[in-house]
Amino acid sequence: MPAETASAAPVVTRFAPSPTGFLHIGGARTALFNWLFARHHGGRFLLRIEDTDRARSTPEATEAIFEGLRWLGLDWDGEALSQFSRVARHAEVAHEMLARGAAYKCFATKEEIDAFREAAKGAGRPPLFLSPWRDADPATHPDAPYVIRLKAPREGQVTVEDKVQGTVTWAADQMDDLILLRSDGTPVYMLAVVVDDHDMGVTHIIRGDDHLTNAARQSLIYRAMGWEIPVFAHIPLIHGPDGAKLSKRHGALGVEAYRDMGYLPEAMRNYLARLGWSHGDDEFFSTEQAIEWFNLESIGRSPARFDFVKLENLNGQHIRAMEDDALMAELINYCAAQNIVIDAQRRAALRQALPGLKERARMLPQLLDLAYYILADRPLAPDPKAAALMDADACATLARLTPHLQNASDWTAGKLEEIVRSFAEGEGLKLGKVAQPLRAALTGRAVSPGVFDVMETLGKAESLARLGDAAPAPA
RNA sequence: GCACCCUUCGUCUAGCGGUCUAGGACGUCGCCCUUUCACGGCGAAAACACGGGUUCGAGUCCCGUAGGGUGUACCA
Repeated sequence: MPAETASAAPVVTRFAPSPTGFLHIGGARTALFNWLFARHHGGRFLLRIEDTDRARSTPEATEAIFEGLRWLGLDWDGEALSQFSRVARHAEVAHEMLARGAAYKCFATKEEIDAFREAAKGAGRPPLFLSPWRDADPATHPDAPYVIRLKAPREGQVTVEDKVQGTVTWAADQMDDLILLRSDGTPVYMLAVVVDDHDMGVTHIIRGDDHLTNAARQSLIYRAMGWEIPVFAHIPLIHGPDGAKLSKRHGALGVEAYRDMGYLPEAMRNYLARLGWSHGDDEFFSTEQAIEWFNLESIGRSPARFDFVKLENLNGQHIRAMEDDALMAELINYCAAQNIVIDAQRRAALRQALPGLKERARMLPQLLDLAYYILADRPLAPDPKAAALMDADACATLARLTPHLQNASDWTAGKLEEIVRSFAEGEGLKLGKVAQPLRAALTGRAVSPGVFDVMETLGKAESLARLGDAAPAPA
């Protein structure tokens, strides 16, 4: 645990998605930042589901968010909190604000408000609704439905101290008297967040900068209740490759889509952390390092574009760096999720060949593709490039090579290389002239790990059988 | 419309007034290594949006302009 935080107040962060869809990449990064910050400080990372919009919230979406976070390895502390379960408390706070004179009952109807806005627009004034009920004598209150509105300051300024955005100030006339409780008595988001964050003891709110203006309005609620305002850190949004807002067309996929494409959670964490945050020139780092290094000060203020190409490169680096057994486990998980079945024997061969395979793959599916020679059944169906390698001359060469292989004293990559090299020398051929057709015959492809390693993995019987398929011994 | 935020190579970024003839990474293009493909190594092209200030000195500070983003709901 970082030493400098030993005596600091416990840090509590939260991720508060609304369950109206999958966990998209922007939300995933927000969650990651909150998680990294909490873990760096040895604090708590909480999860709250903002499900007060009953019409749009679904249990499926909630489960998808859990699943996405789990896949990313972002474990939250305690049980996820349902915001909807706390409506009574939200209403209670609204009424307390009413009692304190920080809020008031507003009887204006939807029509009146619309009319006000139209008129304001026509007159070139800000369209913020100024309720006539703000200072009305309660004695004049009609017996009609009302909303509870916050009594926002009409004069002066509202300032938010933000760890990323700095000091941001708005003129008070930019703030309207926002609704706290709807006319049906249900709380509005703006109130619910503040009450929940306060009650949950959240000390640092890290979220997208689309919430920056909300922070100003929320700070008004904190003040009205006399609550301590948490530290805000509004991080820039992630854009699509074209610089426009993320849409379904590009990056706005659920994280499970990235899992299905064969990205490693470790690589996703690395890439996402690097999007908008930096630690000098470090590009490739482990999650442990990210936790150790993460800070709010090094978060940038400009939006970043999502770049699949760079993610893929990073994924390749993580594949290469990962321990073979750990990578094997990832691969097996991936196969299970994709309904790809690999029998125990092939699994063992795959594990053996992994060191050679992982050097060549940037994505999990690539790894499987590269392992075609292990997974396929005889006789192999050579792809066009492999077929081209095995012309008549090449097959004749292979047929002459076969007996040397049959007589191999032991079937190891080193010994096999020795045999093939001396064979090529004896034939007056460059090694490639023998190795390439050999590769094609054994793997059905023009690309594979080193052929001698391939032969060792396949074993003597299988290798010779495949050689026989491709280049039958002359009768 | 109004408000707020942003603007360094194609992309992610370093830079926190002089060490910047602007560094790294991805991508691109060469070369090397080599049984293929990767990996790895070496090298190249590639950026401070524009205009004014402040300062002995500005990528770094201030003000405009342009462009982009976000917000402006009895949605969250």
